[in-house]
Amino acid sequence: KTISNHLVSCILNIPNATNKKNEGLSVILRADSRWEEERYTDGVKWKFLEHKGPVFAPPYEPLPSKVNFYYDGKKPGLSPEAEEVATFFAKMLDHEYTTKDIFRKNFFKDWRKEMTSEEKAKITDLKKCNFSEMSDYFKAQSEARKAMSKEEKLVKNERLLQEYGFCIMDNHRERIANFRIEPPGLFRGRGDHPKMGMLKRRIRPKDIIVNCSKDSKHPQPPPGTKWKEVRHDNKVTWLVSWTENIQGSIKYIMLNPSSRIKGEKDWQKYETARRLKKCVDRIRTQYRDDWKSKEMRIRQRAVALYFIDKLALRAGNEKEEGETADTVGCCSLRVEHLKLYPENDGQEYVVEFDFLGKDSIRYYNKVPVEKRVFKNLQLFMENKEPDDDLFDRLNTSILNKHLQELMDGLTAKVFRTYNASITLQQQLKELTNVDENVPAKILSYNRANRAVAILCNHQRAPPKTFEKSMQNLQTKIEAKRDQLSDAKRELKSAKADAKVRKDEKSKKAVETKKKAVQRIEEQLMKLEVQATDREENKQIALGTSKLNYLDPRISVAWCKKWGIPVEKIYNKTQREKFAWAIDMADEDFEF
DNA sequence: ATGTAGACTTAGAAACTTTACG
DNA sequence: CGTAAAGTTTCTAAGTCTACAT
Repeated sequence: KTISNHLVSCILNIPNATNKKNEGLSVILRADSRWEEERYTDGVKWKFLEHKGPVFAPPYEPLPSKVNFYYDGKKPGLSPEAEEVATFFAKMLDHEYTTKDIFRKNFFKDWRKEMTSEEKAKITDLKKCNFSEMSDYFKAQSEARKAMSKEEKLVKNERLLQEYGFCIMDNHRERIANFRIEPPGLFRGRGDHPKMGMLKRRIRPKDIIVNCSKDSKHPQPPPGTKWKEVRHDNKVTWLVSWTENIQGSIKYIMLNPSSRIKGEKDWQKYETARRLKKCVDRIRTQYRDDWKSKEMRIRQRAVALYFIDKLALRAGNEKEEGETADTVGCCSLRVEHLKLYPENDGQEYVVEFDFLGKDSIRYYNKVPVEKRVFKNLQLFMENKEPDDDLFDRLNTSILNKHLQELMDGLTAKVFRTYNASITLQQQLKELTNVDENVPAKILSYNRANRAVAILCNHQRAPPKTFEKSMQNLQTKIEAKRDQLSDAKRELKSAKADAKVRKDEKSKKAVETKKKAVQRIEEQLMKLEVQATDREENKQIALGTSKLNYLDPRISVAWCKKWGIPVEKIYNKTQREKFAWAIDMADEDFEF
């Protein structure tokens, strides 16, 4: 499909005459594809927005009287407020969290705030609390829920989804991503989070800001309640917001990735990365040059950018100490996170990185770097304590300001998108084998995807049942091998038989056996591919890169080129999210 | 420059549903 | 048909980055 010039200039953020002329007007160019509709300028995100507001967490249901909480062997009974918070802990009893000191301390402190003064006086030691009866009760409840009929669940969910799960934004009925308000509970941070276990309080209508257009039917708060505010801000995309009590940050209800507003933004993101492709050589030359700068701040900036480019590190904003887990990105690296080896395993100038990144996922890597980088690092680390900043003259805002000057719209994270996508494209070229069948080609795709996931350090905890399921698969492979040799033997004897008898019937039997052998060979090969794929994937998560870093047009083009059905690469949800790419990419798309 | 609020993307875990298999 | 494994969806925390105040 041809995309109108106007649209291309909008996406690329190039102002043009048409754009200016239509400023502030909602003009639909063509109705045949939503991706070809007019975009708004000046930060206007929509002209009309109507929705039903959020779905609140169900109110607390007190425990039946037969379910008791025990303190020091006795049944003290709990006020509803204290009981509710206790149930949050009881529900997590099987989780490792509840054994952690900080979690217990934070929970107990917040729990006590909900207690009556009598309860406070009585219940003073978490160790003496016994939640097991409550815990058993919830386990039974969840069993009961599971046993509930499929239709029952479906009908209930579907009704809620139809009522609250959609909104009208301009001319489209769009799916909302998270229309349910987060229920109260105990905060589960990741890694060593200082606030783990704190009480995440219940959100009420008076905490809620509703955003919709003036001329829409406004969502109504539950009877007898009021919204905090109703506003009509069409410069933002959210429908509902509230302030969360753990970090004091704002949470939003926004649209599903399949929506126009998210899809266009996603597309734009990849177009920015493609613009970087055009000037990345220039930028690389420049930062290598800057390694020699007389100014320390410029050398630091250049080395940091080199890491971001070469290792796909995140920008690394500074964080408030004690508010979150201690994690870093590039600009916030500390001296203690690097080790320098002038020589290591026969390689020169090796840097060892060891730090916790986003979500407290460990980044560990040993990389040889250029001599100039190495010397610079030695200089940056000179006379510093382990917990001093490596780049003391740099932060993300300085870096991004510099990047903005190098290319319009360039920020640190664009490098991750660019390097991820270009790696996929290269790897697909390198790994795809013309002669291979579909499953083998898909293995190649997964391997290309995996190369990206490794680059971006997308890790997962190995599945709990990994070893066992691997073993099961091996057993299956053995069985298939036996089956194959049996089938081969049978084929052989059928052939011998046919040679002697020379009749139609025995010839037919040979053909049948041949087919059987072929079928089993194919099955065996599929299993083997599956085993390889799974083994290589043990600690690696492919989903994040697939969803957030890989230009979907590369995958769509690859599918078209090799005759692979897109459904083999993208499931239904992913196809909805990437509808724009499936629509527009043909087999010779180049990132 | 430096701090802060706000908006939006990216992230892995957990819950839930479907599929494969004996 | 029941169970286990695989696949999908949901959940919400944790990042990035911009705008605006100081």
